[in-house]
Amino acid sequence: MTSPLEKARKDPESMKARILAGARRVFGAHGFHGTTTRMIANEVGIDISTLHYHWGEKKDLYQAAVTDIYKDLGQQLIDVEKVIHGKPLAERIAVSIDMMVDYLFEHPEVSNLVMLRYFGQTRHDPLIDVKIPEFTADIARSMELCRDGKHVSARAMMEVWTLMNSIHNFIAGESFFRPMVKLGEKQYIALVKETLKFIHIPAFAQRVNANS
Amino acid sequence: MTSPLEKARKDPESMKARILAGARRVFGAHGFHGTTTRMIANEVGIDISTLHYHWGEKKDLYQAAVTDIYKDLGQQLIDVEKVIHGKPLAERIAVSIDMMVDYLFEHPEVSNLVMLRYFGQTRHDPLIDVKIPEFTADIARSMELCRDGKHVSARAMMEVWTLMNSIHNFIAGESFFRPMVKLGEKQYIALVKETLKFIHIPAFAQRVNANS
DNA sequence: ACGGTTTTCCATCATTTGATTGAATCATTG
DNA sequence: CAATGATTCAATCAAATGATGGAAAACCGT
Repeated sequence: MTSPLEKARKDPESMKARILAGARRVFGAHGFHGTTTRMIANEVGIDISTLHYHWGEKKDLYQAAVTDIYKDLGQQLIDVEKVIHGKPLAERIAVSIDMMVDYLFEHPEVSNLVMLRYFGQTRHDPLIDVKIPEFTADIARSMELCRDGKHVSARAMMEVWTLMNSIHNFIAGESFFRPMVKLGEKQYIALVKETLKFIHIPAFAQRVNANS
Repeated sequence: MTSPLEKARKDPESMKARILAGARRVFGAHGFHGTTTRMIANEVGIDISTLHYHWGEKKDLYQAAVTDIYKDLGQQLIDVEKVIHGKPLAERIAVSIDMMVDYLFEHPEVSNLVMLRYFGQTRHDPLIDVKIPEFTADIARSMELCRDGKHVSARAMMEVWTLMNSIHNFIAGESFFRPMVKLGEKQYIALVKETLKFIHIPAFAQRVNANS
């Protein structure tokens, strides 16, 4: 019982999987409207008709790319949760930032696509984005922002988004911000981590201090 | 000695100014590639040839819209600086957040266009964006992140961007985030301000405390 | 009211783009 | 090998899009 998308992910050498990977990169770099099916076909090194043969219309391929990205992101969040489980809050945040920044820098199309999805009004099927509130709730629980495990308050979601978006901002905006600080890639990554920890750890630490 | 853009701003009833205002809205909502000249003409209620008569090609109109947005944003930053000047740091940040959130909510195309400019790779003429490092440096000085007034460190710029982008994220992403927290517009604005203050004030307060 | 200038719009063009068709190629199975 | 089905591509189509030419309309000083 494997969906088409599942199958494409299983064999990364299959044409369908190669197209999906190319679509992730190109859609991530240029957004839905800035991307042509020819750009993706060219990236993969095939004809556009082959692309349409496997994925149907452009919109469907885009949605598959978004779904695929969300799947990867969800897995990464699980991996992070495993590592930080049980540690004190400040360390959890620090490790989460380190791991997420490293991961997203290696897969910049993830941050690009997520940001363009938030800010570009290109949401054909709102059902795709149900993953986002799930992720948000998981992170909120992991950061102990919920009294009970069930209800996640609006305030808790906003705090999670502030943190997550801060990370995405510096990854997706690297080509904009890095030239302005005139740093190499390694140094930029280090500075991103440092700055994000400086900003976000004290915020949540104040709440722990208040409780103790 | 008034540039064409100056003149258009002076008389907001002139056709050229009306087109520019429409272009700001539509480019802000859909980005450069998601916007057609026909969409803008339709928004203004004119023919596309009238649009081209006043502004030349699409790219030129887009650049004019970006320049115009940056100008408004710069003026708003000046207005904020006037109000917060001389106040203690925590209050400066709180008031800045209040004022900027209110302003950007009334002009959402500003945040939209800025975000899409950061994350969409649609930067034909990099010269337009020289305003951004200027704004960043001004804010850094205003937040006393620089030893001398001259040199602004990479770290200081990153801290400023973290704060500014957090604000832009919630404005430009309102159509995405607000339905998820199921709040009305007023309540959403209030929660945005509250959350941003909670996150950002302690970060900079720690440095003040360390110095004293 | 007149002549010239500016502004506006209708019709149209050339190019790009999403998508399809049908022929050729490749793979698989009996 | 032969035959059947799956895959790929060249050629092409229709619609959308950026842009222009030229006629009509509005404007303006005299």
